[in-house]
Amino acid sequence: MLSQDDKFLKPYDPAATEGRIYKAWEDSGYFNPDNLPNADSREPYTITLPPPNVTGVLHLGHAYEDSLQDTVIRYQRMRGKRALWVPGTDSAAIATQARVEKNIQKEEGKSRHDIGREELVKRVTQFARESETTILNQVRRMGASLDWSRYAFTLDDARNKAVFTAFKRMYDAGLIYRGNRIVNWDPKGQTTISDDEIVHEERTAKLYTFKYSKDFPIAIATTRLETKVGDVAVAVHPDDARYTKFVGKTYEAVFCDVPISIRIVADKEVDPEFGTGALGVTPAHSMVDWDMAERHSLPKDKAVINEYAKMTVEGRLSGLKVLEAREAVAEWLRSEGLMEKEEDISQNVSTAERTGGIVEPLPKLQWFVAVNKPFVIPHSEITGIETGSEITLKQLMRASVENGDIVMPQDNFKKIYMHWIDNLHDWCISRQIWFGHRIPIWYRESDIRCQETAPEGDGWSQDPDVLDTWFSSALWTFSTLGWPDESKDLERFHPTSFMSPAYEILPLWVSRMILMSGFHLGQVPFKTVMIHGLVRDSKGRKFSKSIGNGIDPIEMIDKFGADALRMGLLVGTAIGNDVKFDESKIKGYKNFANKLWNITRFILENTEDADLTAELISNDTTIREELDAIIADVTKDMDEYRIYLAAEKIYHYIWDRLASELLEESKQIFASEDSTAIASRKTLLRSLLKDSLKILHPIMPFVTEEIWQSLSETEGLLMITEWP
RNA sequence: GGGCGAUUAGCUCAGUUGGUAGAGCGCUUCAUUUACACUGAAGAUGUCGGGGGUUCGAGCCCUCCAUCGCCCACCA
Repeated sequence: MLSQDDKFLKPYDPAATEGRIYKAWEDSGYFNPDNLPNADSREPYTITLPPPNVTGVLHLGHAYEDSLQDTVIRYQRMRGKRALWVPGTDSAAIATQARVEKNIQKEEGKSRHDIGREELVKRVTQFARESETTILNQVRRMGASLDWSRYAFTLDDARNKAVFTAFKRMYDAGLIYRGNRIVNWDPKGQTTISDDEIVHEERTAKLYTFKYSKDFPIAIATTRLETKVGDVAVAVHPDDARYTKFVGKTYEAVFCDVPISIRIVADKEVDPEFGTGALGVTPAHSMVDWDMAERHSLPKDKAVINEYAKMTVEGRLSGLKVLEAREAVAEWLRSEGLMEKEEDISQNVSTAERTGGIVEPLPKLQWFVAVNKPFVIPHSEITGIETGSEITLKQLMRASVENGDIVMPQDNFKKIYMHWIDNLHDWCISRQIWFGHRIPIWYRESDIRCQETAPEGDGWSQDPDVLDTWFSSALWTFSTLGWPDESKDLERFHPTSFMSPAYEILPLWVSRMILMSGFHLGQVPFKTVMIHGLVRDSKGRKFSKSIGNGIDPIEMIDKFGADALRMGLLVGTAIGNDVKFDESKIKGYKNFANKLWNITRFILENTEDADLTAELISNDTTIREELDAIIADVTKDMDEYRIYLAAEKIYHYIWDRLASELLEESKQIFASEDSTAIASRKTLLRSLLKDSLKILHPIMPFVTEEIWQSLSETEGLLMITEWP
């Protein structure tokens, strides 16, 4: 019966197929675009994999992201492109170090200070390497056609060189500076954290209304009484008639044992409706107050709280924790008769995402990237920005998208991006942790040098901080292609073609890649960015360890096959929206893989002896043209990254049209005596099958490749076969 | 407070530039070894959140309202 393969007598078995097929692809060398037939005449098409964090194992969100990108890169490869998909992993400094520190604390009861910098970095690196292996195997199981020969890790030698070079060039251009600024300090983790790592929690708090002293003319309202010993001014709105007569005056007082000197200033940021319409200005412990102090040339160095969230002032508050101090101040105000009102309000408290500690704004010496400082761009290929013109990083980021060099087909994300750019402040890039790229700055007394290794001579010490992990991630599209060397890869594959990150990291990562690529290369990092949504559980919750609702993609692959998982994640979800994960949907596409398997069986059984050059009769020609129309439609969807629509169309064609109608109809024809019709139908079915396999391959690569290999008339891998 | 979305079948969601409402799952009835039971056939289910507007024509465009969600933001 079946001359070629008895395997079609049994249901399709992904487990017996996928490993073997992946190996065949890998062995072929075609994941590396330089090995593709006629590589040099192909137009490059590049995707950089958003590098997963080496903090553990992959989740379904990664599986979704991998499916999306692999589908695109396979499609482009079949379209004859020099298709490169660059793999890599991210050290995720804070997250990884926190993870390992937690383990050490749990297993050995030691803190990082107990084991020391060198040992901790060693252990974190070891953890990262193990986690990396797990992750890469998971990515392989998904069928991802990544060019493993170009694999990159954010902390490997080549990337270290890129990070140093990037830092140095920006430092020399005056765009990286050290400044004493209010940062988000996490007293629990003993590190600064970026705005993006803050979680706001709604809590009720007491709003106290009081006066500094009996003869102070204005009452002010605050929730943070303990910081008031650090006040240097009271700000009121310039148009507030109640207070204009006081503006410009200075009052002395002793507040809770601490001598203070308060100037009354007028500032339009003050909301006259809130509280008493007067705001106590505490420059050292509030970002807005810091800015205000700058505007009015007020002293900014009056710190009253330290890194451990304890009071540093003399007197009754000395050494108290902030919450204790708050109560002590309230007590004092009541006893002095200065408290006018105490009321409950709801307020958002900033907490650190990683540690849960309450964020304390503190002035600290940190490294920053200046986004509003003009510089002369040495080279630019970006529309609207001339080489040698003076611009700011913010303008560069805006122009890259506004002028169309980067296409963001989703208008809503474009709006979010623009809005974010408009509100952008200087980017704090230093972190007080140990795992990561150490800041390449050396100090000796008042001397500062920016270099990778210690300068000549004694007495140099390196800045203890490491860089924000997004600093190295921001270089990713070009650091993975050999930059800062002028490599062939860089010239050929950059700007990359397509990027598809989750909307969560639009500001964190996407915008910063645009910044870095613009500054260092005068290019955009990618031409099209398609933001995707999150995979959630069936109740719409995010997957998280604390809920325990995580699903390992490998478990799904074992159960239903990688093809089914890919298809199930992609079909019917408009890119950008969240996906509610539904196991029964995945199961449905396992059945689909088997359906295709049985279609093949039927066709092989009936066309074994066929002369595949037989002329099509007119009815069959019509059927053939019908598929051509669908292919054209699918091609358009794929070109415009509407994979979810393409997938659905292919599914329906194969199941409802090819299997349910055409195969049934063919049974009648094969049972007839009409040899012309039979010959024509045999040729038709083989041709429909082959093209169906081709258009399904980017989405369901394993089963289609396996069937392709069983067809006598096909040669080579379906993976590099030309798209119909 | 600022910004961005969502609301379509019982559930989860598609619906591209405005042109007779779609899929999967579930449900009902039938078929019983057929290429495939990981199956086939047939079927039911909708005031497209609500009001108003533009249009020959609106799920889609405009406007108001309701409900839900997300992101950003230390009204102290």
